[in-house]
Amino acid sequence: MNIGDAAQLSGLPAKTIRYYEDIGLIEPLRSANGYRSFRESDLHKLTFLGRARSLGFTIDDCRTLLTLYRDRSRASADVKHVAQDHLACIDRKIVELTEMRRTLSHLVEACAGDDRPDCPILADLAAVAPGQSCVRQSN
Amino acid sequence: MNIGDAAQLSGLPAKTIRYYEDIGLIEPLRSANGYRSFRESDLHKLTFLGRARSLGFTIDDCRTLLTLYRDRSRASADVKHVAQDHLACIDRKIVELTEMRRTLSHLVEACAGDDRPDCPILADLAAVAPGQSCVRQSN
DNA sequence: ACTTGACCTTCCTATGACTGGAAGCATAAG
DNA sequence: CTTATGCTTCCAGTCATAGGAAGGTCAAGT
Repeated sequence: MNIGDAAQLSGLPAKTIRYYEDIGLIEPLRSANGYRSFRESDLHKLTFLGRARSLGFTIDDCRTLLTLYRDRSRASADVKHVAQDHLACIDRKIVELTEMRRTLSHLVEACAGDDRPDCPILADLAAVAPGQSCVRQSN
Repeated sequence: MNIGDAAQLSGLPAKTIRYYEDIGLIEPLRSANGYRSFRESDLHKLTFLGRARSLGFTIDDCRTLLTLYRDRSRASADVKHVAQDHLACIDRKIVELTEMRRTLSHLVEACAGDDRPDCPILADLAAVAPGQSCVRQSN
């Protein structure tokens, strides 16, 4: 199976598949003409990687997860640990984004959005002491 | 005022301030010895940038916002538009992360996390058809 | 005058996870 | 024989910095 088919079936761009080979995540064989030749096991790994990446795991996490996947004597605790760390990371990002969202939506609501120059958004950006918000809300 | 003081007062690393000059966000003067010399207006811009960045605006957004800030004849609608676009971007990210979080937390909960190799997390990563989740939940 | 240490300068490299594109070989169809 | 598609490698770019090397400047202390 050539890279085009592997891309089609795994849902990953060919570029990405080559990159994954570059960094040692997969090791497809080579045909006589130099083309990469993907086995079922390679395809399997690629879909595994695609799924893991879509859940936000880093490439490094993926490497670990692939290794655990191949290791029949793994402890599920090791897998769980990786997933829990990632989950905590996601939670931190959500908190950060939610905080941004809260502040920004207040500012957007307060802005008239007309032809006049007065703008509470710019006022906030400009007037704030480092690290301090001047947006005062009743809640 | 040298870059160290500007960094202290703006809360930005000196490295970042030099970078901002590189990409044309600020234009501090130079002293006879070649050191950057920051005016009040430069410092003002730096805190503006720090605040905008902390709200997640891209550097490109910051450039636009700085221009609008300087422009006394701006329309607040233009500022609001930039902020609303960014808000929509944040919302998309939150949705994406929340979806990841949901799936991942189900998997983590389902994993025993003990010495045995059986692991629903790996099972999900391995068994899924591209783009499809096999985690079935009652909700 | 000399040294130490803190501060400043520029320049180059690295990050993460790709993406785009150029130059060139392989293969299949018409 | 040409054309078109697919494959190869290699190099550069993305975003917003961070790290570090090599060297100039300045104020204080001996």
